[in-house]
Amino acid sequence: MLMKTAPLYLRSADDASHPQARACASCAVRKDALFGALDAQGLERIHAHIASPSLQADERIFTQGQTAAALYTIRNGIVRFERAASDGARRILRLAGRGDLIGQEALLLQPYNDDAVACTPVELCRIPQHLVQDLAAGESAVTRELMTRWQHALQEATRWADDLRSGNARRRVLQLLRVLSRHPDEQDRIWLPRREEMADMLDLTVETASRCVSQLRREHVIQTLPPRHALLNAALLAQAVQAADS
Amino acid sequence: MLMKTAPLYLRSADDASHPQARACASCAVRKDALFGALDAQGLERIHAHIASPSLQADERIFTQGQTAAALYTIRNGIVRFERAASDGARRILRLAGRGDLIGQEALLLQPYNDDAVACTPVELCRIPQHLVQDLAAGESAVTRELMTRWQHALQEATRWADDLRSGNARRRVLQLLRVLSRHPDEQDRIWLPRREEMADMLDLTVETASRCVSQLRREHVIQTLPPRHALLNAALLAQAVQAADS
DNA sequence: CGAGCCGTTGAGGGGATTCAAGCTCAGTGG
DNA sequence: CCACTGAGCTTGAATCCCCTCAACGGCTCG
Repeated sequence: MLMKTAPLYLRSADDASHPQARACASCAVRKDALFGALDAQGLERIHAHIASPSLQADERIFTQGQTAAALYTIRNGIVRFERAASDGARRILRLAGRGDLIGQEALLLQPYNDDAVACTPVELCRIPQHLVQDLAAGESAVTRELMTRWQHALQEATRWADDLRSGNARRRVLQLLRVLSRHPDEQDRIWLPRREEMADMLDLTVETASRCVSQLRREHVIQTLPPRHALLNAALLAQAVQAADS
Repeated sequence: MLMKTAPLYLRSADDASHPQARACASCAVRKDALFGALDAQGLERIHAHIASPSLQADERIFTQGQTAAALYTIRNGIVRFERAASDGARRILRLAGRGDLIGQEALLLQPYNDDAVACTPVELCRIPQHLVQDLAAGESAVTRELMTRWQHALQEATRWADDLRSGNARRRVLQLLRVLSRHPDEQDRIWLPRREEMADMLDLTVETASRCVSQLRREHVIQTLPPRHALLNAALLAQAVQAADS
């Protein structure tokens, strides 16, 4: 692509027409960040809309469930994603650091999935959602579908850590049954993993998994139908899940 | 958009010019799947390259580290993502079911991150990587960067479940230190979370987290520098991590 | 200097693991 | 037809790791 002027990042900072252009051009993480691939013309179009907020430790960037208006690149510092369990306990689901993009769900017009909170003093680059949509205006429907699926995979992976790797054995088995109940077969039976598979999903031993399933069978929450199938009592399951993490 | 012929999915199955076109047009999950948004012309371009493999339970779809040549939509059945720990233990990281897209890393020319194995009999739609790249040919560099970051977030979330939510308390704390060591400050110190934060990351109690940190301090793996900072002995840390999960 | 937060350490109890044995069930071959 | 086998599931008993409850010390800050 031919450019009439030198790329913005090659100009000296003080030629730039807009104050934020200087900030963007001299940004230490620009080459690693979302807009690293953008040329000078692209950068010119966006810098007026970008802000560079700084936060102190324990300040919140966004909140779970909030309508997502912007995504952020982390220029410096560490951010944690957390979520409040129904019993009030907090679960920290992952960290993000310099160069990472957070709040991508904004692009899909979804609410934020978790709280994002600064662990250390943090410097951000705030990118309004509409800006990326404009830049990606030429994108095909397939591209958008792809992003939606990527986000879905991310949510599932997060849910796995949150639901199946937290709490005691009984709670984990119950949560697994809840996940499996979303994939019923034609006769409304669920696929019930081998005890060894359950163990590897929940980070338990085979014996503990077996003991939990047996207990739930005695409570009529589940009825096992060998081989590797089962019927769930949805009401009792919901009740047991509720009781287990409150 | 004007179309010269009726949309493919409205024609009766036997007018379709290519056998796979019938399969695609009548696919039960088409409206939920990646190419659901595609019009008749798009579908015409791709169906010749799509295959619909069926697998039995415990057959493998792809393998961790393999060069990713294709991505897959799950038309039926349940698929597990798993990974072998260095001690030979298996960790199941998440499940995917009907309508889910798996192996997206293929689009970014990355190797597959985990093994994907059929849990039940599975029907897939195999989409060669080059096909999506062609369809998304008009995509901007920013779009590609976005996908890369989405994949990065997915990997981090998966790693979190794998490393920080598995094994005993000592192993989890060591893995956390390993993660934190990737975000050093200017003086090569790491940010060391409060014990309460560590507990919420690792699903432990404050006391257990404190005991582990104290123990590692006695072993000279870590030197705490209040407030909330520390120096790591990289060699001892690597050795301790190695010992903890072998 | 007392209050409160944070980290540490101890003692006791409980839940998960470990080790072991017995069970069901499908497949095999006498 | 039925003993034999092996894989998977279940249950018991002992052990161990982590949790719970508690007390205490260092530190900051009003």
